[in-house]
Formats: sequence, C-alpha cells, structure tokens
Amino acid sequence: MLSHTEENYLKALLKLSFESKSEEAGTNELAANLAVKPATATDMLKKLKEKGLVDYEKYGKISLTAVGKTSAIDIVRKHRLWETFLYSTLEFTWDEVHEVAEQLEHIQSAKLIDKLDKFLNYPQFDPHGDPIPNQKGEIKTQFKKTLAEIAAGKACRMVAVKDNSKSFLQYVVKVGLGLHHDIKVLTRQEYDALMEIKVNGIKSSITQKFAENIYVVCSNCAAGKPCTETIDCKQ
Amino acid sequence: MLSHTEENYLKALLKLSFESKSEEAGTNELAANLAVKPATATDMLKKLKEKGLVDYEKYGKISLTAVGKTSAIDIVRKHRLWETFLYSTLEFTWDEVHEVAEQLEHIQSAKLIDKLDKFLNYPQFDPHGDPIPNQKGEIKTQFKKTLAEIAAGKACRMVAVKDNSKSFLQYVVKVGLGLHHDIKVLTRQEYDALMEIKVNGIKSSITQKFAENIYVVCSNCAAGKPCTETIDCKQ
DNA sequence: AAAATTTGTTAGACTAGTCTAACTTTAATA
DNA sequence: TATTAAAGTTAGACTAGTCTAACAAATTTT
Repeated sequence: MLSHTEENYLKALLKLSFESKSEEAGTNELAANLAVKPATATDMLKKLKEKGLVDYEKYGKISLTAVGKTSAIDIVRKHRLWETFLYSTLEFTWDEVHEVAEQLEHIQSAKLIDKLDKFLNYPQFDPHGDPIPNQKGEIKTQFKKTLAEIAAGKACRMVAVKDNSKSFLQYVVKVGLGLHHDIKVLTRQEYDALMEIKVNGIKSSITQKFAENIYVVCSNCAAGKPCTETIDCKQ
Repeated sequence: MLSHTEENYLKALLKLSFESKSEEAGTNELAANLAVKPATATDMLKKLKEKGLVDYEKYGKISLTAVGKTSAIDIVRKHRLWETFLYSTLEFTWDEVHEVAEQLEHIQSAKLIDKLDKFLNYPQFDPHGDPIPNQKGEIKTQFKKTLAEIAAGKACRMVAVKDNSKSFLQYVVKVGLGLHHDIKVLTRQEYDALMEIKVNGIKSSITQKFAENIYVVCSNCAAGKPCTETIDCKQ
C-alpha cells in the first residue's frame, strides 16, 4: 500500500518521463514538480528504491521500474476518470476539476474506479484532452503538435492542453478556445513568435508561451480520418 | 483546515454524543472508537481544545463546541452523501459503501458536496437509513425503536441500521431483511430474548444482539401517516 | 585542464500522529 | 472511609515527511 505522498512522487516521475524523451529525471526537477526541496526528494527516492518502485543510484538519473510505472499509471487513470466525472456529471468547469481530482485520485478502491469507469461509459479522454489509461494500464498515444509549431496560413483543431492550471485554462476560455475548436493561424511574427489566430470567427493574438500549451492536430486526424498532413500531424 | 485525523476525532465525538444522551464522552471511549490508545486521544484532545473544537478539562468529560459540532456534522453529511452516491449511482452493495465513504468524506471541496447533493436530488437518508444533514447542518431526527424492543405479536417496518459493519449488513441481507421491509414479531423468549420474526413470508430466529441493531417504526410512521402507536414509535 | 556553476546528498532538526510504560486522579466497593 | 479498580495523563520514543545548512559530485565554461 502506497501513501499519498509516495503516489505523488510516482505520478510526478511518470509525468517527467513523458516530458523528456529520455524517460529519466533529475532530483531537482522532481523536487520542483512536487514543490518540495531536493533534500526531501532524495530521502523519498531512497525509500521508493527500497520498495522497488524506482531505479536510482546516488547522483544518477531516476526512472520508474515496471512496477512503479504500473502504479503511476493507475493513479493517472484515477485522476483522469475523476476529472471526467466532475466535468461531465457534476458540471464542474474546465479549470476547477484538476485540484479536486488531485485529492480524489488517492482514494483506495479498485471497485470504485471500475464502477466509475462504467458509469461514465468508458471515456477515452479527460476534459483536458488527455488519454485515460484503460484497466490494463494501456494509454492511447495521440500524435499531436503544439499550436506554436503551426505555420501561418495553416488550419488545425485543438485536441488537448498541456497546462492544467486554473489561470491558463481560464485564459483559454477567454480567448474563445476550447477542445475540438478549429483554429486558423493567420500570422506569425518572426521576432517573438506572436501569432494571430482565428477561432469561431474571432481573431486573437497569442504569445508563444500560450501557444506551446495548446495541442492540435489536423481536422482530419481529429475526426479519425486519414491524415492530410498539411500540418504534419504525425511527425 | 482540519487534518484527516482531526476530522476523524470530531466525527467520533459526534457519534458518541448521539449514543450517550449526556452528549459527553470519555477518553477511553473515544480512543476505542478510533482504534487508538487512550494516550493518543489525550494528546489530540489537547490540540482540538487549543483549536476551539472541543470542551475538555484534564480528567473531565469531553464535548464538542458549537464550531466543532458544525465541522463534525459537515463530515457526516459528506460521508452519507458519498454512501448514497456509491449505492444509488455506482451500484455498490449495502455492505461495501461505508469503508470507501470513510475515505471520500475527507475530500475538501464544498462545491463538490453541493454538486453531488444536487446530482443525487437532495436525498434525505443514506443507504443505511441514517438522515443526511442538509447544507445548513440540520439533521432530521426520526423517532425509532430497535427491533429488540418490539413485543411478540406486533408488526413494524425497518427504517435503519445501527451497525454499519460489513459482517452485520451481510447478515441482515441473509435473513431476508432490508430497509423498508415489514417485520412481524412472532415470538420472543423470556430467558434470552431470542425472537422469531417473519419477513416477506420467511421466518427467522434472531438474537437480541442482532435485533438491537435494527431500527423500526410502525408502518404508518414509516409512510409518513399519523402514528398508530401500536408499538409506541414516539416514546 | 582548472575554475566555476549546477546538481544532488548528508546531517540534524522539526511536526503530526502514534505507541508503551509509568504514574495520577477519580470512581467504585468492601 | 480506606482500598482497590478504572479511567486518564505524562514522559519518552518512534515513523513519515518535511526543512535548512553544509558538503560532495558532476557538469559546464573559460
């Protein structure tokens, strides 16, 4: 049985493994992610290593073991199912679900999660467009690019967000964006990558920082049809 | 903000205040309820007193302050709403809901509970027949007797259970009993209070220990009609 | 390659919550 | 009422998780 804290460390390590392609993380990086000091992370890493959940040597890089990864995915599954429940069933707004799901993901009951999954009719994606791992821990990987990578003149469709913070999500709504919205990139400045986009007929200027947190694919890929590749979805 | 542990102490104190009419509890009693040693309870009581949640003097009796009681009722509200959700929405069985609700009751989000309450259509009773406090903390008190108090020859209707343990609830089902079932008391032994009852045409022998955990009223009271008082519901 | 910077670890301390063992107060009983 | 029993408290210790400050290793820069 894992403590809430241990679960949070595993989840953070899984997240970091997705972010950096090497699947490895550093102590400082991990600590920053969990809002603790590096010294604290070191202590916990020793404990997680002892429990066979992480591969770790002093001063070395950190990665999850198979067992650790399975546990981490299970937590992510719970988190995303709860987010879906809060959004779809209880009518929470987009920006409210994350912090409550952070608590709910630690509830220990396999039956609860399976029943919830069934009740929600086995959703594949959470309200932020992230894939929900199935009962076996399989995660549907989607090819996607960030809006920042889309060239001027190209069109795309929003499929997910990278940042789940309240402030970011509220800003997304303010700009008129949302999951499954079509976006046309009108212009893009060479100097600072400031983009002008059009969504539902409304034009907005968005910074690179913002655009990097919006995931998109071409409208065909989004609809499950063969990729037109006008924006190279699958690269 | 209260810790899970503090919340559990408050909840236990509220429970004890309902059980003994004096509204006061002892340290050992409290400790036994929480499955900790009396020494541990003493430490926590000092802390809860410091926070203004309990009235307590060394070697004296313990009671909740108004603030402590409000918090405790809020936790009970959460617990019972979650039980209702698990039972009605997720189709958990009667005996499974309690232990998961013990975890869910500690989730911190007023919005979550209000949305859940709305989703469940403002239920008044949980799956065990216990009243669910409303948003203001008001608890509907029901006049009820235990089955052990019903004389031979009398009829009554089951409205709640006192014991929420798995083993008890499973036994209740096995005997053919359940909420809102009509019970006829056929015989009652003078010596050991062993009762013979009839439920849905099936006869069973039940011990006093068992009968004391079944709450009943007359069928009129159960249906919201004027009490016939053949079993003195309101005494 | 040496120096400087970044990254990570160790040591010691703190809090929350728990325990055991010894002790004190209150209540019951002979 | 004096004694015994029950109830409750204190003291000291332990674990999990956190911190700060000092130190060590690895990496980058000059």
